[in-house]
Amino acid sequence: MDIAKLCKEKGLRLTGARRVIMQVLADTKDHPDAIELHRRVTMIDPGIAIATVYRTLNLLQEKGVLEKHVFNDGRARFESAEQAHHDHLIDVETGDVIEFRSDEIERLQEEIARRHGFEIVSHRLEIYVRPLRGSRGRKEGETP
Amino acid sequence: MDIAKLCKEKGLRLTGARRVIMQVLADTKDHPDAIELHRRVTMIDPGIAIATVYRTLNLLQEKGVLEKHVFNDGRARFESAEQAHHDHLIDVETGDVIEFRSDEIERLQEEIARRHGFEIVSHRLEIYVRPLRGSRGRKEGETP
DNA sequence: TTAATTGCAAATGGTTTGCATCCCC
DNA sequence: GGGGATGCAAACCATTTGCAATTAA
Repeated sequence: MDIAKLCKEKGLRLTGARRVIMQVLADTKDHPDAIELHRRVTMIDPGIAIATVYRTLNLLQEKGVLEKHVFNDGRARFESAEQAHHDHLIDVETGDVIEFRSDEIERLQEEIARRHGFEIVSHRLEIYVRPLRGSRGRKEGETP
Repeated sequence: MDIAKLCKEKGLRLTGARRVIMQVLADTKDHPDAIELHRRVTMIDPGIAIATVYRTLNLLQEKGVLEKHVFNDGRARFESAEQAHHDHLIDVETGDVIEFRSDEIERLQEEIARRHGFEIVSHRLEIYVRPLRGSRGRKEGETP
């Protein structure tokens, strides 16, 4: 992602704080909350306030660059809105978040909304799971 | 629901505050947050503190009587765990919450979890929707 | 220049907790 | 009587905001 270009497109000033925050976001593969992001950001520039992290996150969400999720712990987490839509599998024992996508579920949701007289604005599907006894987190495609 | 019996089963004392709070919960058809519940509870007994409402709610959740949901506004909402499982359709324009259930989606979720080497502990599916243009919230079974 | 952005600290809003008192069992 | 339950107020924690100082364009 070209940070300079993105800022220009969205009419945002490319400041030092934003450069750092957006770089951390770009390097992020997991689903950190604002406090964890601030922790990572201050490792690069200790002068950046958490208020700036929140303001940047909210700004990017409003501009459609990020998506905000609130899981059951009540804290907000952010992830890039650019990637293809997906849902989350959350391991309740470790807190790990695994992304997945099911076109069939997507289709069924559309159908349900329509049947009730609505159109979908967005949705969230979170499946809270624990490893199968006798299994060790077998991955997609592996055979039992 | 027999409140006295429920308390005895769960080893809880049947106090005045609990009687009122559980009665309000039993009479509730919508999905109020703790503050709204406290509002309703204090209409019956103005002396009940919001701390007691929170303590009772958390207690009933631990005992498996209630389920806790945190929607995108960050506030916790509670509903009886006894009723059949269902998911939520949330009208973004009015905040209305509509319950629905899709056995097919349930089945697909099981399959996805299993394929990743997990078993499901619980899940949440929330579809944020808006009324279809030209429709007025047509209900299940009605024809266009 | 000058309006947007930031840091700081104080304010918010939902939720939890310490403690003295109260009251079911 | 005694330990669980309650009310109150203070504490918590994530998030937001007012404001003066800073800075990108």
